[in-house]
This record gives sequence, C-alpha cells and structure tokens, in this order.
Amino acid sequence: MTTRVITLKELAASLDLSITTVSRALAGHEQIALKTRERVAQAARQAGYVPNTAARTLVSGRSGFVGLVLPIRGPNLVDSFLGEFVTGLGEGLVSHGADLILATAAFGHSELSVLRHVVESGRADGVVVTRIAEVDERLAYLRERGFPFVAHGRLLDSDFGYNWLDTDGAHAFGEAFDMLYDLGHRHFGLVTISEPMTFRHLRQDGLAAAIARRGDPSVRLDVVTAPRFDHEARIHVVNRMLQAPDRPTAIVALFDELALTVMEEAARAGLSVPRDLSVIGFDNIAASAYAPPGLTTFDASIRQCAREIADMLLTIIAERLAAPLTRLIRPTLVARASHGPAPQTRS
Amino acid sequence: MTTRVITLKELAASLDLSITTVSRALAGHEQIALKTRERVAQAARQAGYVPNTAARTLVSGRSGFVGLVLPIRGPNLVDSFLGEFVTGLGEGLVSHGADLILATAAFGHSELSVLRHVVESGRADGVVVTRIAEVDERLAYLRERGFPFVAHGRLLDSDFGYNWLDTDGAHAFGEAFDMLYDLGHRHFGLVTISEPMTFRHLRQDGLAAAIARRGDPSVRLDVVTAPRFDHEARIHVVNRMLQAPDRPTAIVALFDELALTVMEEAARAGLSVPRDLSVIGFDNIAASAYAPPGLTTFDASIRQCAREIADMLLTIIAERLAAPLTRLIRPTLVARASHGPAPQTRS
DNA sequence: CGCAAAATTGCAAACGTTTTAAATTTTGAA
DNA sequence: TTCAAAATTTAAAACGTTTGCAATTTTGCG
Repeated sequence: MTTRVITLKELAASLDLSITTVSRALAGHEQIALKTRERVAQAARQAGYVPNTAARTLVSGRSGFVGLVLPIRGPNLVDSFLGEFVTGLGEGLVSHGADLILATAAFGHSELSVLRHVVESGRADGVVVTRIAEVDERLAYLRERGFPFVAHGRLLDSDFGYNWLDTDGAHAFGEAFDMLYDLGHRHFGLVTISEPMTFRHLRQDGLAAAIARRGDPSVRLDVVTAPRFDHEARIHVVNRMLQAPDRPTAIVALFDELALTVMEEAARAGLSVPRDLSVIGFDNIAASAYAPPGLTTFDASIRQCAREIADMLLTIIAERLAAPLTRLIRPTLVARASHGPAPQTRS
Repeated sequence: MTTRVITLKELAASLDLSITTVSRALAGHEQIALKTRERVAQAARQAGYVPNTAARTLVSGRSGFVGLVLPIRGPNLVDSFLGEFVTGLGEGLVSHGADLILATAAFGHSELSVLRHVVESGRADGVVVTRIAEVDERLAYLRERGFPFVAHGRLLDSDFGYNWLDTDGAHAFGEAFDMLYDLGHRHFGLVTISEPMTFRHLRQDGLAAAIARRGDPSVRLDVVTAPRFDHEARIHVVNRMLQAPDRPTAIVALFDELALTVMEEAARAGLSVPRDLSVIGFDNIAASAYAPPGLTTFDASIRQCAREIADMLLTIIAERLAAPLTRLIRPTLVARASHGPAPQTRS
C-alpha cells in the first residue's frame, strides 16, 4: 500500500539533471536558467515532491521548528490559557512556514531538562517560554547558551537583556483600583497566589502604586494568598477574607479562576455582587462571562499576544538579532456586572 | 556566548573510541563491553551529549514526532477542547519519549495540504486527526498512503478499517433521553449544527434510537440546526425553538456552547431552568459549571482520551500494526441543576 | 605456548539534503 | 572561425547519526 516518498535524487533522475541543479532550481536561484527552473517546478509539483525535513535540517542547521515546553499542570487542571496560546503561536508561525513542537515534561522530570533536550537535540531553532518564575533557571540557561527565545512574561530584575512580551498587569490593576476608588471603595482586598511567578508581583505592585499615587491614607488593602492547585485551600483562604469582621468592599483577584471562587463563596455567604461586594478578575476566561452576574475582568488577548511572540521569535532567528525585543501589551477592561458603587453601610 | 553542541564524533574522540562504539554503547548494545558502556554513559552525561534529532531521523527513518494539524478556527473562537486535548497527547507521548508537532493551516490552505506536508516531509511518524467530517479526505489520504494515524471520532460508514477512538455520544444522548423521559418529559428539542461532522449524526441517532426503543408514540422531537461560527444566527435559531407556540419542555444541545446559549436565551425570555425547561449539553466545558443554574452535561474526559490516543498511535507505529485499533469511550453524566421534572402545565 | 573461538571494537556506507568550487556549455565580439 | 567571458550545470563534500560487515583483541583450552 504504502506509497513511497519521492526523493530529490529520483526527481533529478527523472528530469535528467543533477540533484544540485534541481535543488537550486527549487530554491529559485537566479543562476539556474529560467526555463530549467520552470521545468523543475512543474515536475516537482506533479510528482508531489516534498523535501525531507531531517536532511534539510542536518545540512542547514535550521529545523523550521519553534519549541514550546508545556508547563506541568495538575491532574485535573488545564488552564484555558493553553489552547488560545497554542493557536496564536501556530497562526503566527505558519505565515513564515514554521511549525510548533510541543514537548511535555514527564512526571519527575523538570521543565528545564526538557527544554535542554529540545535545544540541544537541534529540534528547534528557537523556543517560547511561558509562566516566568521569580528565579527562572530556564531563562538563565537559554541566555547562557545564546539560544533564541522569547519569554511570555518577564523577570522582575531584568539585569540582562532578553526578548519578552508581557501583558501590562500592573497597569490593569492600577486601572481596577482607580475605577473602584472612584466608585467610593476605600477598603480593598487582593487575592493572590503563593506560586513564585513574577506576574503576581507585577500586578500587586501595580495595585500598590495606584494606591500610593492616590495618596489617600484612608485606603486600606488586605492581601490573602492561596495555594495554586488546592481548590479546598483556595476556598478556605477566600472565606477568611469574606468572613472577616471588617471585610473589604472590593476584591481584586490575581486571575479569573480566583475571582470566580470569590463570587461563588460570596453567594454562598449571602453576599450580593456587586451590591455588597465588587469583584474584579484578570484574563477573561470563558466562564467569566457566564458566572453570574458576569465578572468584570481584563482581557489580555492571549491569542494575539502569542501571534506576536511568534513573529518576534522568527525575526530573532532569521536576523540573529542581538538587541532585545520587548513588547508590553495593555489589557483591555471587560466591564461586566461584578463591580459597582461601594455599599453605604459604613460611610 | 553560544556554547557549541557536542557531537558524537567529539565525544568519541574524547574517549578515544570510534563513533560506532560510542553510538552502540549509548544504545545499550550487549556486544559492547559493559565497562565501556559505563564509561561512555558517564562521559556522555558529563558532556551533556544529546544526539542530533535530524541526523538520527535521517538514518533511522523515525522522527520521534507525532503530528497534529490544528483545525482551522474562527477569528474569535478557540474551543476549550484544544488545550485539554493537546495536554493529554503530550502526556501520552512523553512516556514513550515522543513529542508533538503542531502544524497550522495557513489562511487559504486546506487542512489536507498541511497534513500532506507533515506526512511527506517525514516530520512525523504518525498523526492524529480530529473532528472527523462526513466525507473526510484526510482519512482517505492517510489510508491510501498507509501512514499511521489515529482518528479522534469516526466515520459513519466504516467500510475500511482504521484506528479510531471516539466518545460514545450516541449512548450519552440516549441516556439523556431516558432520564428526561423518566422525569415526565414528552416533548423534546434538539439543537444541532449544520457543519458536516459525523458526531452530530451519531449523537442525534443515539437520541432517535432511544426514543424508538421506548416505543411511546406521544414522544415528540423537534430539531433545529444552527450554523457553527455565527453567534447571532445561533441565537436566532435557539429563539425560534424557545418561542414556538408549542415549545419543547426539554432541550438537548449537541454540545455545551449551544446549551449555554439555550440557557441564556431562556433566561432572557423569562423561562426558568429547570422549572419551565430542562437543558442538557455535552462536553462539560468549564463555563458549564458556572452558568446558572449549572448545566447538566456529559464529560468526555478529553485529556484522558487524548492520552489513550497517543498510546494507540505509538503502538501502531512501533509494531506496524495492521489490525485496526478502536476504542469507544462512554462519557459520564455530570448532573447539575439544569434538568428536572417536566412542567405540569399541559399534562 | 599456540590457536580457534568468543568478545569487542572499528571502517565505511548510507540517509537526503545544501553548498563550495569546478567543469561544461553557450554566447557574442573580433 | 576563434576564444574569452558569461551562463549554466555538475561533482563531491558535508551535516551527525546508525548499522552491516570486517578487523582486532581477548579468552580459554589443549
């Protein structure tokens, strides 16, 4: 059954040309007579010739692949992020004829070891790194190797230049504060996570900066920290904030999943959102539109960002760019119904 | 900066052995003295030697990659399916040391042409095909080539043997009917789509079969068909069913997104779910848990299925299996609050 | 100690491309 | 008609592995 794949040698033989000529003709070299180029192109199309990737990679040193090491995730957790991100990367890559390699870290293997393997086996010409940690050994490794990469997210102390694209969480959280402050809120809550990811600092700092900018000493901010994968514990932490004798009138969550938990627990505690409590999230996951009364959040347009990351990376690879490329994308507010004026109770 | 990647030749030189011996030692061949094997392994580890994928692929004919061609999707649509599926595939592959290639169809290029490219360029040893269409040229192509693949979903008329894994939508829809019938419902609605995918038939047939099995002539089924990507039109179609003078008391939707639209429009029309109307979906997407009152649906455990698909495919590749492997996975009912007894109005 | 057998190692070809440098053919002016 | 220059084509090496087969070394028995 199996139809054999045609090789360059065979194609050349059928045309009575050398493989050199055929190779060059297909690559469109000017030095090959136009007539020959056309003849070769025609024959190649008809024979369905597709160059062998491995052979081409071996000699050229370019694989035409971009790698992404899948972040390790909990057994029951697939964040909605991945589908969008991967789709965007694919879209960005395909316009340049590149494809995506997804490598998964096996249980017990670190993400770094998988990354090293991808890099050192020559599978990819560049990689994309997501979910930047406070101390990120992946970036350190890539930098030391001088291997092309783009980070989605950034380090806190960028003492070395590298390529990144990030959503401006600091700005978004500042915007959230300003909006809530103008609605009369003075007592704020922040639900954050314990994982050492940089984005939690950037967002929290953005919130703190906005508070400082306002210069109103009556503003108060309570912060609680939830573990990432333990749903029970997360609920517990949220309730600690909701059931405190003096609870915030507005809660900002580090991302939508947390905000949805806040809204669920608020409902369970008989609190009405947004009458008794305003809640704002970040990410605009699909469920946020459905969870009553509709979560106000920020959309980071992951798919679009991923597309841009792909573009950046391909530029870096093609032009061996040294100067770091950076892009900060401002997320847009998606105003739904989970925020409103501060309750008058205590005023 | 760029640290050079060490090659087999260099490793061999540093050990004062031939590349043949080193290659075999690393592959664990018995014919190489144990002492040598250990010495080589040690040196390789220390030097951080990683074999070059391209070279290995070229000579062995095996790339260690499995391909997935991303289904083309609308500009604003990323179905939640992809993230889970890709994660599952990755998990399934990594345990066998394989990785995933994601190829995207560029705008204007057919999915088939991308598939051909992946297959014929030798990038992958096998592919996974999702979203099986009624007349699926991808399956026809793969079959003709004799290229290893596993389909997620199946054809209606399987006149040729091929490997597939599918969720038993027919059974689920039958189960949904039985449950609703036992709750007193007699007038049913089915919201389906116009895209020529096989799963719509399988599910609808399952529903019809369950109705027939029951043999109750008072049972009535209305069917409306929505276009896939046009949200406006989808709403319109749903309302046609909801606002009919004699509307169904129970609506089964082909998948959750449709069911959520039904629930939204029902709420807008002042209908209470499940008091006035029962709604059941399929897929158990994240939003289904949040949309009030909580959508009753079926969970197909995509991630687990994908893992199994990876296993199947790797088996097929490794053992050059001819006999088709097939698996039918029964989805589990996720009973939330969107279904209940039939309203008494007309009884 | 000698030698066949067993154990171990190495040579060289092959995989399908790209590319350098060289060979061949064509062109056109003298 | 001749020959240098231009245009076109090709031979061969290289990329880094794996592997069939041959060469070398070691082992053990007489």
